[in-house]
Amino acid sequence: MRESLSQILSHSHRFRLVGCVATLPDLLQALEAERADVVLMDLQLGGTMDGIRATAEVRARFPSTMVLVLTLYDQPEVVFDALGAGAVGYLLKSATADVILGAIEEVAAGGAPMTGSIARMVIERLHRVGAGSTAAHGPGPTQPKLAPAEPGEAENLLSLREIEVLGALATGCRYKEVAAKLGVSHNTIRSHVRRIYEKLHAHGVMEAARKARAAGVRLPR
Amino acid sequence: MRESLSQILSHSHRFRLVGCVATLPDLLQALEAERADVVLMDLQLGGTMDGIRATAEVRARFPSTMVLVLTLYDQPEVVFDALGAGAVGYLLKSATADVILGAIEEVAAGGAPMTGSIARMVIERLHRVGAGSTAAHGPGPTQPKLAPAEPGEAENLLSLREIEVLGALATGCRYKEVAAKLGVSHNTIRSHVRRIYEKLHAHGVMEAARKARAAGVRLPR
DNA sequence: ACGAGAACCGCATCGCGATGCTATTGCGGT
DNA sequence: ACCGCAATAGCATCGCGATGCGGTTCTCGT
Repeated sequence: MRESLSQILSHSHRFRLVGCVATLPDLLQALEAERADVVLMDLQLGGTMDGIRATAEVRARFPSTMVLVLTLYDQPEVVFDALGAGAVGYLLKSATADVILGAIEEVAAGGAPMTGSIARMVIERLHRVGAGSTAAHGPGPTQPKLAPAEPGEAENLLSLREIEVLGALATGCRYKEVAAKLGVSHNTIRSHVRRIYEKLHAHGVMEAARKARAAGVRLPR
Repeated sequence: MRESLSQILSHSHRFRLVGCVATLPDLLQALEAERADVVLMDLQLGGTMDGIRATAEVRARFPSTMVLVLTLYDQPEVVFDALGAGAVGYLLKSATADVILGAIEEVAAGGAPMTGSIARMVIERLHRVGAGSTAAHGPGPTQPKLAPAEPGEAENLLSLREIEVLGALATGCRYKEVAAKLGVSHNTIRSHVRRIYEKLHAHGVMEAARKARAAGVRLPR
């Protein structure tokens, strides 16, 4: 599958094939060497279903690289785990080459290609948790924990300084207070925060703290 | 717009046009007379933006009828209001007739057609709210029981509603989102928040959440 | 030597959160 | 009947947080 796809891609004038790898380390290494706009990800990596962790890893390390999942499974848990890990699209392997190529372009253009049934799942999920009816009183198992993610790599996501900053903010400090506490300018804090948000794809302290903790970063309570 | 679309639809052999109306009452009446599989909805109804209410109404009265929104607006607020009201698809009026016809079929086939950028919004929303799988392992705590009647005193600090509000904020929601989730005005959320801060002597979400938890209030993570 | 990234600094814009003031409706306790 | 409080709602102001745009030093690995 991977081989035939890379054949097609390398012969297409619309795309440039950066690499074609089989394991997470290889993938990270390839991206390190040359950034890609889009990664086609199979959830079946090295025998185990670790494409989800790989997705999270890629998104965390290379925020500007989009992950498009292309796999066999269409069970809701798998789908939402993958999307939760940061995938922006989800296709099934039954898709034709045409569809896949179109989807890659759609991702690059800021879209989020999915199978019809997957899109429906997503919408229905939104109905339940998102903007309409959930309410915090729901019995929903709010944090099912996705990937334990060993601490060794967790600290690679955020730099030491960034963890310090986020830790301070997580205890309710304001930018000025953090600045005073760390003995730097409040503009520096802004920069750190900006970077933290980029890395975690967050848009606020609460969200950043939640995602950081979910990624295994230890923050003060 | 409505007229030209109904022209196209009535001449297409792929669909049967059930009706073409301009107001909510007319719509409900038409559906009462004959059920439709799909309703094309403009959010601009009768001058005001009440297509959202109409969507909710249709979904509530005729669960098997799917609503496909076709409108001008692509502001996130509007989009999520519509999707939250039960729409299963969202297209912009800039779409070609071809796209619209395809989308109708997609809806009928169990899909959820949207613009690329809207799909991306939805996915990102999923990321924000914490998107992991529902994790149905285990029996599932169906009712976490919020009110043990006579607890010590911790829960007496904050009212139920206040706990809901703070809980939502603690997961990273914004005022408007909390308002939508609880079905009230964002001004009401402001009032609740103000009160929460007064009671806890806090001056921000993080601080309030920390103090509330320290006081024994259970908040979602 | 060079590129990449971490840590540092600045400025400008814009939206939203924080805070103050007021008001209506219901419920429960005195 | 009265008072208090929870819940709803509106409005005005102000500051800070979020974001986009620059920049400078280090250090590290190739």
